[in-house]
Amino acid sequence: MTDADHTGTGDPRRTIELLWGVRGKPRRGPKPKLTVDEIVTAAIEIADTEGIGALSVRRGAEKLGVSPMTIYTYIPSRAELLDLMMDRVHGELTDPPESHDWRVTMTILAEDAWEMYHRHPWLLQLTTGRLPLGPHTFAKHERELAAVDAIGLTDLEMDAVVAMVNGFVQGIARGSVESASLVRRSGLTDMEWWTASAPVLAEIPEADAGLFPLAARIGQAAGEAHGAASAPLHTFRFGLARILDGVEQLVDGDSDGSGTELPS
Amino acid sequence: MTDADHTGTGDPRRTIELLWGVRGKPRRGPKPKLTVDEIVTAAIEIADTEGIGALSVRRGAEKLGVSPMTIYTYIPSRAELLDLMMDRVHGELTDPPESHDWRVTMTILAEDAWEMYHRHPWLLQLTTGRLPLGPHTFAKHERELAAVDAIGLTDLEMDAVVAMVNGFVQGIARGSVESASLVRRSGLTDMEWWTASAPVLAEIPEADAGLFPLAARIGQAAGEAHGAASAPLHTFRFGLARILDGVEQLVDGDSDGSGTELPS
DNA sequence: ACACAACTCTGTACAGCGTAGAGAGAAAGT
DNA sequence: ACTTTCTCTCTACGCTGTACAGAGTTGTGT
Repeated sequence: MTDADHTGTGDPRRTIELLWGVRGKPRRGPKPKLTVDEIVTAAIEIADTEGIGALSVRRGAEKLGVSPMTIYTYIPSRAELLDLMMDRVHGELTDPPESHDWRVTMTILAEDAWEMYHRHPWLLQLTTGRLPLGPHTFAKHERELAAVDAIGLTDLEMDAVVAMVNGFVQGIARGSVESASLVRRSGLTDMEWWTASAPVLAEIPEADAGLFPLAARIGQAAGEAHGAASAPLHTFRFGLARILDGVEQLVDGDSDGSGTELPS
Repeated sequence: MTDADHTGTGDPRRTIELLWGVRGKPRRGPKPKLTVDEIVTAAIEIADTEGIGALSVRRGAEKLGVSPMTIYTYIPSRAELLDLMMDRVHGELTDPPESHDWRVTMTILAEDAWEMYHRHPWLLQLTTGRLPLGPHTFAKHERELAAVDAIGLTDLEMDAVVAMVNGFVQGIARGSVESASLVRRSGLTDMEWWTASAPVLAEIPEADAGLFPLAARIGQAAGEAHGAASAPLHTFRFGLARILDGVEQLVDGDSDGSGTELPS
């Protein structure tokens, strides 16, 4: 069910109560064996070590020593569990140290997020049509806005800058994380896979060299410099620096704040 | 199987032959009813209209009037089919008009990709650990490199700039596309969903206002300005302009080419 | 003390998935 | 005509999320 891997569906009230740990239930029947927190913890462990694909309701229940359907006593559906997992790991993020330089603060926040995405590779594989309205997801957003508060941007610009940086970090991190997890799954590094594929490609007349001269040249240069077909960490740091340069220009008023005019 | 939604696994030779349309097979038995191209076309149609989650081997076979296992005569596994679909839709992209201004060219390329991602929302839900080595995927990369060729960047900088822009476009587009498809699936717009959630959130003491003052203020401002909780197209265009500003600075030598120094 | 309501937990069942394996039938090579 | 090679199909396995019904446990109201 690649399609419904995540929520936005489901009763908002129930989801929010779960996210904020509000019970609000009269307590009559037998003592529960588990807590929602235990379930979320177990689920995160499975997803971290075996991949999100291995995280089934049955697998989680097995790990907790209960029958599969027991899980549904605590959580309405798998989608809500993914929401809870997501908000939980965002709790690993902390406030950055005070700094008068907003570039430093933003860089730290971006690096922290980068690392979180790599600790929990499944995060960026979830379908995040709507972010879960949990405390830690909120806190992340608040911190990011605080980093660009009062540096000379309008409210709308603050919003756009934060969204832009997040989009960038997530975009690059997703590639990085998926490439790494593919290496783990397939047992082939990027380089090995490429050297297995290149000769096959060379046999195909249509794919002959000369058709993609730049890709060939730059691919070779990058491969030699980084020892790999791609160097996501380098792209991340390089790109973030360029982006912050662009934002700085906006702050300093050296930019007209618009974009490139497209001929129509 | 969220985990193996895409390839990199599988015999490289076979995959590449499929991508480039090379048969290389002696032809003895009965005439095939189908072609690989027909299968890919049908699969794309299903994914476009019903979502990638609805694209099962059984569903594709049904649409083509054959039994499910017939598909496997043409294609080794579902993962390879996804590769073929991916390369195929990249064929919708074309060379940008000649321009002496690399910013214009890059903007056009980015907008084209943005639109492709929205025409085929499933594209960014695939796990792209390794891009398929097909003709159209290659062509896209070559075009992007050509846009930044000979403007004063080193080979490594060209590589990083292209990767950075792609990461950004994909990151923002993914959010945009998933939000849109969630609206379709849940029948609730972002606004409706938010106005359903906000009162619930307000009932929770821990989530009380004042805890996230900036998120509240900026969220309100953005909501009023865009008529929605998020405005991905605006973020995309705004962000791209900032990024190109940053790249321009690098080209002009106004940047030292490094990033922000983190205190250690 | 007892009945009842509310709750947790579990077993069974259903419709769906990707695809392995065996076998029927068709076309081409000899 | 015989054999080889290929296409296509059927059946089956183990997996998925979860609906539903029922058994057992606890707290409340009388």
